[in-house]
Amino acid sequence: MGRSPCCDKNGVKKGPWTAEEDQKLIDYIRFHGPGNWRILPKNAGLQRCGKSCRLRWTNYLRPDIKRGRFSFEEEETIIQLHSVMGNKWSAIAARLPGRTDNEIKNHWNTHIRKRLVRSGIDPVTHSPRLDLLDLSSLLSVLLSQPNFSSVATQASSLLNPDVLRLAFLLFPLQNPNPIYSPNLDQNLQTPITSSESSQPQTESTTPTNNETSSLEPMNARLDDVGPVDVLPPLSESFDLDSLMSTPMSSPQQKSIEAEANPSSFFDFGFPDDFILDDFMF
DNA sequence: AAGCCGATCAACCGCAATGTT
DNA sequence: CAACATTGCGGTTGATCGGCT
Repeated sequence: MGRSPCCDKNGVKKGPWTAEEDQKLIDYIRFHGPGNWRILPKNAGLQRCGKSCRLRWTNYLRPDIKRGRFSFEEEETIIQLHSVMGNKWSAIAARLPGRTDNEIKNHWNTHIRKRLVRSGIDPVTHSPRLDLLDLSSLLSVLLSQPNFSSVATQASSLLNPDVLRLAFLLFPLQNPNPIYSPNLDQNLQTPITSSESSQPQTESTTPTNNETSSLEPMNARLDDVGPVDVLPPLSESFDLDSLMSTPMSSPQQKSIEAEANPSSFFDFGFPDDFILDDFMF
C-alpha cells in the first residue's frame, strides 16, 4: 500500500491561492506565529493542506521576502555557492537574505544554468566544457587555421573526442568554403572501409554508402595531423542528449578546488594562439 | 485574430530527516 | 527503541504569459 496522504484530501483545495486565502493565512500567522502547520489551516479557516500553507508562507507571503529580479551580485553568489554546495537550494538561500530556495532553484534552472551552458561551463561541475559551445563556429575557426594540424591536435585534447568526430562529420554540410589539405583529393579517392575506418589507412578500397564513409573527409585530414587516435571512432554509448544533460553527481570535489581559486572557474586552458573571442557569440 | 511554442514561476509531490510519544 | 507525526527539501508539474508565425 502507498503512504498515507499528508492530509485529508477530501475538501482540501489545491491550485493557486486567492487574495482572500492569503489574507487569512497572513492574519493567522501574524497573531499566532508560524508553525504547527497541520492544525493551522483548520484554525485559520482555510481549506488547504498544512503543507500547502507552509509553502505559501515560506515562498511567498513571508514579509522578509525580496521580490523582483536577481541582481548580478546575487547571481554570482548563487553560482559560487552552487559550485560548492550543489543543489542544496535551502543552504544557498540561507546565504541570500530575502530569497527563497524555490525562487533560487527556479532562477537557476531558467536563467543561470542556460547562461553557463552558453558560456561552455558545465552547470553541474562548473568546469569548462568546450563541447557545450557552438560547434560550427568552433570548427570554422579550427579549419581556417593555417597550422590546422597542431590546432586540431590541441583541440582534440580539450574536446570530447566523440563530439569532435561528430562535428567534423557534420561540418562539410555547414562550411561553404572548406579548406582541404593538398593531398585531400587523393585521400578521398582512397576511401576507408567501415571495417578499417578506425585505423590508419592508405590502401584504396571500395567506397561504402554507410555512415562510416561520411567520415572520410575528416580521416583524410587527420592523416595530415598524425596519429589517427586523435579522433577515435564514435563510441557506441555516445548520445547527443548526454551533452545537454545535467548528471546528478555532486560537484563537490571540483568545487572545493574551485573555491580555493575562483578565478580558475573560467580558465579554459586555451593554447596561446587561440583567439577566444572567435568562439563567443 | 488565432494558434503554437517556449519561458517562467507558483505550487505540488514524494522522500528523507528530525522530533515526539 | 520502535512507531508515528511533523518538517524540510529537491524534483517536477502545470497554469500563465508573451512573442512569433
